[in-house]
Amino acid sequence: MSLRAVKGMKDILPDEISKWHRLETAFRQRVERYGFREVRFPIVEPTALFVRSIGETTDIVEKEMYTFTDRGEKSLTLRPEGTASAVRAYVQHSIQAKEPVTKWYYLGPMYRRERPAKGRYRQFYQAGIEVFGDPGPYVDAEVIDMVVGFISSLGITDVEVLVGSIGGPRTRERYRDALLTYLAPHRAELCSDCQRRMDANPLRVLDCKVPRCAEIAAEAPSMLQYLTDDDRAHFEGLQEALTLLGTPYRVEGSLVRGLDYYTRTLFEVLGKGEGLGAQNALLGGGRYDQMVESLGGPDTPAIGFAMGLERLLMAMPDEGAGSHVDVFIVAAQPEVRAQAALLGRELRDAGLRVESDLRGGSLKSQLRRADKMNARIAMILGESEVEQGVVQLKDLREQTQEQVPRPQAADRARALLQT
RNA sequence: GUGGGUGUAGCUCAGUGGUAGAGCACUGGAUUGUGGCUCCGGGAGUCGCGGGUUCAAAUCCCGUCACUCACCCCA
Repeated sequence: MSLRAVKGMKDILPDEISKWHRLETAFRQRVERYGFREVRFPIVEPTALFVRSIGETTDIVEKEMYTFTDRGEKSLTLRPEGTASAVRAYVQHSIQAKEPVTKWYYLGPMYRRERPAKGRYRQFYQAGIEVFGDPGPYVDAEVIDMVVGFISSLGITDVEVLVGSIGGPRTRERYRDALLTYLAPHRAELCSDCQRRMDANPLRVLDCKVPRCAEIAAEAPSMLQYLTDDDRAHFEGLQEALTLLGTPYRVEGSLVRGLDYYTRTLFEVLGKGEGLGAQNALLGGGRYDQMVESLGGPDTPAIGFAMGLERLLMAMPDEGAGSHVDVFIVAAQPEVRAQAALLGRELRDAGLRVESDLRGGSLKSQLRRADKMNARIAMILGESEVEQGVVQLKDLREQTQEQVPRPQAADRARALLQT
């Protein structure tokens, strides 16, 4: 097979799709209860949108974007995440002039050219929300509480919720200086990546897994000690609200996200169950109070998160395979196949999900097919049934069979399906 | 970008120098127009690809491609 789906991208076949539907509808229902409304953005955006919002020195922008030139003119990029598009749309349509607080949700594929692994794909699906116009911290807590409740409603119970704060620009500047002052004497002991990080984005040193770097990072001053009074009040307000809501969480002082646009609140939910592989971050999010303005809009606070749907799917318990067929129609003789098609249309018009095998075949093979499809009911139609205007209605689960006048077949089937 | 693992039937895999296999799936049958269980039968594979060694290669050697897992980073 020489033509395959490209590396890191995969087909989702009908057998898997019901789990996706279950996840997606659960998400929609949950966030709509909180007043969120769906938005859809283009999959392709101007490259500059991501460079300016996500940050020039991030891994995403430096090496993971699918960027191409549109017929020799504009540089376009397949979206690597959703927040940048949301902000662009918010600004472009002057939403701030229409309502003081905006709550949006979205769902769709994202693209990053990384090396694939379990739970990490080049085309992957995210569901996310954004709130514009509310500075928090109570909305921050509500959003975190909402998503934690959502995840648990999926049957995913073994999770850890991390929250942190990186403060606003002033906090970050102060902390950056303090961190560099602390790291400078250790520079030579750090791994080469971290030495590079010191210049590009010192906060990332805190996240390094190289043992010696981790030791040094553990002794580093905590971001939380450098929060300005306002930033500290915000973070404390968040924690009070979370405690009141009963949302379990752990404060993680060194939470660092791979996107530069965050301010103040940061959070992350880690899955701890089996089957997730090494990619156990189910969702990540935070506040980005500067981004709307920096993309040309008015000064507008905002917060959001995005969840990886494949990872949620991996962490979700499996449910028994349902059936996609209510009634399977069996033609007892080849001569009645047209009649079988007609009966099928009658039942479908009545709202039933109906399958049949119009190729014919033996009665036995057609019934076998009905069973394989996990149909609850088989309706058998032969020459004598057609003459008498009836069908044999067989309940495949209860192993019972009755003769029903054809005009009542749909109602009778529906009644059986309720049991 | 770095490292490991694996490529044999649609799927999961066994087969380490001598005729290509199993289970599941698919399909036909076990006397009249009745599924599941059981039994019998059937179709199905350039053994990833290219080269080399050998009388003989799925098996040994070299190369290559693909998939996969981990690191990095993230969702």
